[in-house]
Amino acid sequence: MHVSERERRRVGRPSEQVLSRVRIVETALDLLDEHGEGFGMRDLARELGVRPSALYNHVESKEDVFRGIREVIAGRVSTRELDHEPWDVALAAWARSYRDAFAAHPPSIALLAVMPFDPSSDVFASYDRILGLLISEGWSRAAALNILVAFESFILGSALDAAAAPDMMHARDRDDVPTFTAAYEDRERRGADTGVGPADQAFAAGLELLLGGLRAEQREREARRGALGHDAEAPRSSGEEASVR
Amino acid sequence: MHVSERERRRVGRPSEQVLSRVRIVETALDLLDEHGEGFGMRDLARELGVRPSALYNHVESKEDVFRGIREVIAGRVSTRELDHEPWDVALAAWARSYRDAFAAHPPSIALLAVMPFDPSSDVFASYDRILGLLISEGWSRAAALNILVAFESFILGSALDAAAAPDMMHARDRDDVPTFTAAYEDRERRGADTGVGPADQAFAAGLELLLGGLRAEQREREARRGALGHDAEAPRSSGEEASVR
DNA sequence: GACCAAAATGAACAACGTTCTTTTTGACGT
DNA sequence: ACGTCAAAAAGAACGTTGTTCATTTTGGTC
Repeated sequence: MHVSERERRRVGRPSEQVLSRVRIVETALDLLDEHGEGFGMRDLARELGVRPSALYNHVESKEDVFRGIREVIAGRVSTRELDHEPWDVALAAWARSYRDAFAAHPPSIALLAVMPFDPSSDVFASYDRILGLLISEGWSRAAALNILVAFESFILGSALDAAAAPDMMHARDRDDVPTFTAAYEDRERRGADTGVGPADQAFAAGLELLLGGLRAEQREREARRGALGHDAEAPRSSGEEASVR
Repeated sequence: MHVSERERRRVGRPSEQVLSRVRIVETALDLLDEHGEGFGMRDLARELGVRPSALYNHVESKEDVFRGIREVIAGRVSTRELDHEPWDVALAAWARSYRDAFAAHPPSIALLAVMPFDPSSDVFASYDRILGLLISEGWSRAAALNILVAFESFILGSALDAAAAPDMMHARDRDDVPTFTAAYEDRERRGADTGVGPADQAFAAGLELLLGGLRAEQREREARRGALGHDAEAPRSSGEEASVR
């Protein structure tokens, strides 16, 4: 992977271009995956066989590199299923792909998650299709958007969880939380049996709950419509009816 | 708030102690809230009327300060409701309090969310009670733990969302995502009417979905038990039955 | 009262992101 | 073919950051 031109490059513009924005971003992502702890601009430059200052001819700042990385990762989210499968299956597949794409790069997630999207990003296309899916299933536009954001929050939170240390929740040698300790051991046993890690189990469970909640809302909506005798306009739910509060 | 002893302190141990771990942590949290962008050790020292190196007599590192902060914030999560209210109301109240506590300190969340818990933390006590709640409602121990983690992922993800720039999802001047744009405007209108911000709407919607999913699972479990004719042991759900995949 | 740890100052270090200057190259217009 | 200009690299340096180390003073203890 190393750029192994051993002789140092002379000063001045090289005969053939060494750097490019995509090359920088991809190298940064590689670096992020290999050494867990975040990368530095000097490391990045060394890996590219270049001096740090050269990077700034192609990239505005380190944050800009992160933006590039986020775009690359977001591009790896699979959206094929969104058009073909039934709505709940499609939504689940998208969510899983989304989480996996981010969870594959643990150290970055925390930074990536809080960065605003570039308006030209592809993610908006996916958003658009997911909203269309939900709306065609009876949700209002605003409700659909809230559902989308809720899914995304869960997905990013789950990616964070997957990135965190596996024994983050280990209550070592505490005897005052017996239920927790027993549950922890049960889950570990289950993980050992099925080969499914704790973070994956929790994500699957949460995803199932969200989808179950959506199906319940839909059932209730249809029941209400049936009671009224005919198809009503203006579908409502998810934040509009009285909540638990 | 400023420590306004104007004369500089002489070198050497002072007659009465100036610093303490809690004072450092609390000041750091104040600094974090006031000026949004993360704090520096020099700022922290200045605010405390002290030289930076003095901090290290009470604190191991900056990360240690963050650990302290996280503990303080976690301590502000309300757990009163967990014993008295019905299970779903209790869970919802806990979730809301949890999210609000973290969302109140935007710049920190990203860092706090990925840090492992101190095993002596109070949060384990809350976990224990929540698991007890779910188990008494029929879920298995492992399933309950997965549900708990899923809730936490959603909560932290929502806190991140609340911390992010409010117009993070604004698709400026794009005409290729009409559904998204319309939904965005609908939601903004609703926000203007009800005074509920977008992040709050999404959180409420997601929480409702999760709870709806739990209730649906419980109904299904009871239906199954009814069909079998009598009370069965070994409750199952959330990751055990066939999933959507 | 000697001794030692605790708690402050003050000075310094290494690493980081970044900027500015300099040098060389390629592309374009006349 | 030549001159001009921007692009792309090196190289040097700056300011800031977290942290450490030596020094000085104080409080408690046998």
